[in-house]
Amino acid sequence: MDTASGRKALRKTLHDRGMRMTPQRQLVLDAVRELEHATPEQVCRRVQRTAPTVNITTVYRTLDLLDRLGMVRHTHLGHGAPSYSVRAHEHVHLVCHRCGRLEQVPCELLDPLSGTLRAGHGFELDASHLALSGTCRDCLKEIP
Amino acid sequence: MDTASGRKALRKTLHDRGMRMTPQRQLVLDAVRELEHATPEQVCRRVQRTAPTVNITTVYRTLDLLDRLGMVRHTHLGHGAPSYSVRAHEHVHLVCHRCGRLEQVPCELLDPLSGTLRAGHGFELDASHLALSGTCRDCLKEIP
DNA sequence: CTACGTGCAAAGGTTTTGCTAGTGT
DNA sequence: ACACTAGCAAAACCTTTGCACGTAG
Repeated sequence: MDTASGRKALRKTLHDRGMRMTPQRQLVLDAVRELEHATPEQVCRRVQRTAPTVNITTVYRTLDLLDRLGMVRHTHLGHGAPSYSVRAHEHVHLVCHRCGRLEQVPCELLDPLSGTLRAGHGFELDASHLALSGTCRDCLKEIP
Repeated sequence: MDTASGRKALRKTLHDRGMRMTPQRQLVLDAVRELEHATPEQVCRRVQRTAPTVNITTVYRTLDLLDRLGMVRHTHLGHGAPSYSVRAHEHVHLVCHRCGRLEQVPCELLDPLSGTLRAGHGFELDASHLALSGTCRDCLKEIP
């Protein structure tokens, strides 16, 4: 989904619930789409390149709104602020706890685990909301 | 490992690095062992039952120290403060993002995934540092 | 007119930092 | 004496809240 169709979908979703399409909401959604894995702070800076007066409060409120509407989603990468992405780009996140590098792998990689948890614990896994932590390829080389 | 042997191991580890065993460090380690999955705030309250003057700053510094020494470990459960446990009690954490319930499952459940990530991405998974998110059995019943 | 959305300022919770004073070796 | 610790206060960081103004329907 590109920027234009994303805006259209947003407008419709908002309208269906008696909410309004505003420049701020368009810009926040655009920023999340363009940046991928952006913190609220980063989204705010991006939005402010176009509309310098937009307040970080509005960014927080809008990200929360878009999240509840299902148009974006946030991932907790461990320390610090959560990271926002558009729904269409869902991955499993691998965070290296040594260098901080973020990798993305397809959600399907977790299908076997997902099945095991569903069968064994009645737990329906949401692969993209939390990251997996470990040590990345490059850091492994440097550890004897 | 019980409290007494935990303290002994701590004393040795600290001594080997020219650091000192202090009442605060003993108490923080004991609290983490007793509480399991405790936030720094909870650890602090527990420690203060015995030693009311211990400052939260000391708790943060001590938890960080014990973490670097490999005696405790913290898990990010998503929102909010991290959760500390002693190393011996390692699990995979499942957090329900609907009701907040925390379940623990054996780390071995992630062995297949761990192998896949190692082979396919050179990524060495650390199963217990981040939680897995999803919907728990009870909440699934309530969603049509 | 009314409900909604925004910006601003302030507060809230959590974690870190700078500094001083105390203590064990 | 010296290095290591602890406590305190303040800062930093991230996020939420209260309120008043503006605007679309």
